[in-house]
Amino acid sequence: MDSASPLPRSFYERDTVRVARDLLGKILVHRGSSGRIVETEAYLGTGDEAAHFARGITPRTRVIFGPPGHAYVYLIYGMYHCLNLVAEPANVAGCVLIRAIEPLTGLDRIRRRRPGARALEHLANGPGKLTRAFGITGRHNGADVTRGPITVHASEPDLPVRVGISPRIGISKAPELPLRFFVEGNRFVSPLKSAPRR
DNA sequence: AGTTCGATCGCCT
DNA sequence: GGCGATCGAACTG
Repeated sequence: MDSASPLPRSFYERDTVRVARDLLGKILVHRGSSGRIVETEAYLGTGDEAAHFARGITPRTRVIFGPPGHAYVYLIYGMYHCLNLVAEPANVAGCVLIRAIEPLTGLDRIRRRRPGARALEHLANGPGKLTRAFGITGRHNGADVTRGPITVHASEPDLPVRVGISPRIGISKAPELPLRFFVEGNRFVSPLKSAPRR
């Protein structure tokens, strides 16, 4: 699978959890910047009360029921956008929230979109931060990430990653399920709510 | 038509 | 650790 072309739709047309795990280490590209996905969360079509689409199809969740490999972008707290990638075949719900990215190229542009943020680790280590860092907004809802302008690519070489698993972050309306996946030991992963004690 | 509240972040103490 | 920002989707009546 060559890194020049985006991941094919078949990559996304699979079980949501597998897509979430396999997205770790992949490269997201948009507007002259790129970065490595280091943290994701899976939102499932069945038995997942925390998912936006738990109550079925609405104007907002329409894209999640559509074909895989598209972006689901929503506004949260009136000020941040969150980027998800739609998984599963058409008419089956399931999506993956991109929670953190390790910036790789186009750092000057990323820094310009993130005024105030200093350390490299803080530019895209959260779902709201990374959309801002990469210039992703509600206009991109429904965009086909196998075509662009947002694309996702295999890394070259495609290094194996140690996958960490934890409950999802910030879930209040359902028991937290172990559906958060991250690159073990990577310093660009989002900060935990309560800092780990030693 | 009015209300509630969230898959967040950064600034304040 | 606490809280305010800021808005639209979804739910209530």
